[in-house]
Amino acid sequence: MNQECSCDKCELKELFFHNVSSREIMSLCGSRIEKNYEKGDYIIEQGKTINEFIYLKSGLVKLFVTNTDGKEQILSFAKPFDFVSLLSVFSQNTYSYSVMAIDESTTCNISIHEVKKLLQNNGAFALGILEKMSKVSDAVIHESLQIRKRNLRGRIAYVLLHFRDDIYNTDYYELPVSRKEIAEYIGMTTENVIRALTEFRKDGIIKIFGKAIEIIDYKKLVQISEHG
Amino acid sequence: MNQECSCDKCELKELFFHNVSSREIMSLCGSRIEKNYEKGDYIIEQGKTINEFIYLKSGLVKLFVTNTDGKEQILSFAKPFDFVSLLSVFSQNTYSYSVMAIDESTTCNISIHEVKKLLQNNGAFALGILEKMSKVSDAVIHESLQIRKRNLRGRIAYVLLHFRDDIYNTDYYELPVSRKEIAEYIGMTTENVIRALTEFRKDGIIKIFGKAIEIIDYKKLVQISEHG
DNA sequence: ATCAGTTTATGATATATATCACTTCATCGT
DNA sequence: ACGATGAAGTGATATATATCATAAACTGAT
Repeated sequence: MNQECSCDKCELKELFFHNVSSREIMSLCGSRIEKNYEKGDYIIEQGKTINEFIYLKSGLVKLFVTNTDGKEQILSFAKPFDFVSLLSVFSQNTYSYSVMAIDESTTCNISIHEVKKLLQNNGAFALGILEKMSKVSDAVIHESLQIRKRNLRGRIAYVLLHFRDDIYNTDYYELPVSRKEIAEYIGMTTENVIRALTEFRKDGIIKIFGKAIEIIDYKKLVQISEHG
Repeated sequence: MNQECSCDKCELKELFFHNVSSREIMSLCGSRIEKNYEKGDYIIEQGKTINEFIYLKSGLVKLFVTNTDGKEQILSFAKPFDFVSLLSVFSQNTYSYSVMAIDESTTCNISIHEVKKLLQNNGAFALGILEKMSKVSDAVIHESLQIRKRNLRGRIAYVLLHFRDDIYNTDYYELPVSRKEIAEYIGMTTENVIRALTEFRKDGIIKIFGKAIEIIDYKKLVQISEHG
């Protein structure tokens, strides 16, 4: 799992580590570990102690909570450099949600202790982290509001566009999640997710090949997302 | 509006400013302004430029977004020292939501520029802010998930308990919001909010006197909140 | 004190979504 | 190659929630 330290070239550095000197970057190397995950692997388990500051270098993950009745609620899908650690890392001792790879993924893990030490010694870095964390949680909250204000069809359209515009940037893509997971994300039943997809297919808005989706009428999808 | 600087005694200092020296506190004083708001006053208007770091010293506020169709979605109700500024202050130039006093409120406003300067020079302070911000946005996200997994009755029970347990700490209190605002918070219609309240009253779970609520059967309310 | 507008309230009905039952299809482990 | 398990798909029906209509109570402004 351990890899030679190459933080100098890390994309994350470009994003917000530009305030950290190479000397400081090097000091992080000691505790830095890269990990690989297969689709379906847990990266973070709800309830476990937080020891590391984790971020996603490549792949795709889902953040979710498991309720007392065993049902799962998906908070968001995150792509690289959207913090996997989200916010709780700085305010809690245990994770209040789980993170699972929904595609082959690689994370970079740094001792949370090391990060906190650096934060205390480097205000610019702290501000950078604050900005990044702010963006990420703002996005989660915004997404939640967006979904909440839509009906079934609007939510499905929104999700399809989310994968299209924010993740894959192409009209043809493989859904990285099951219909059930889409249901857990938008807060509706699996059956109704399937029905909505079928409707879109029958209306010629999308084509469906198992998990693969092809968006045929993008404008129509946007319209459904915006006005039901 | 301006008041003599008394940050030394500020409750906020107790919460997370304990890492800031009195000299540094004093340096914030120059740009510090206290403002008073009546119920219904805007504290922050969606779309306006962010110039200040604002926190609530006393009172009660609602955070909400106004959709293109003019409808409002309430993100959360915040009590003192739950940041009014939430997170966007560090990641955006304009507010993506509004904040309105739903009770007489007082805020303390500090130039965002000053706060950022202090963050850069004081890592411990930065970490404190990061912890606080994390808690607040985690809470907003958590609340949203809690509401989403409940049905109408569960949501209403949850809201009544929220005011009971987190805000007023008494079984008899005045709702600081209209039925319409509760609807905007839980994502249901005003009519159904009213109906659910009426049901609870008929079932002897609560008493209603206009905006005043008395919780008669706390355990039952908890049960409805947890199991519909 | 009055009018206008909003909030609370209730009922009838329409609509959206959930639930249940069942089938087919795909996937995984042995 | 096999059965077992879960995923996708569809229909019938039940249930929850929204919508529309209407009225009384309350609130603020003149």
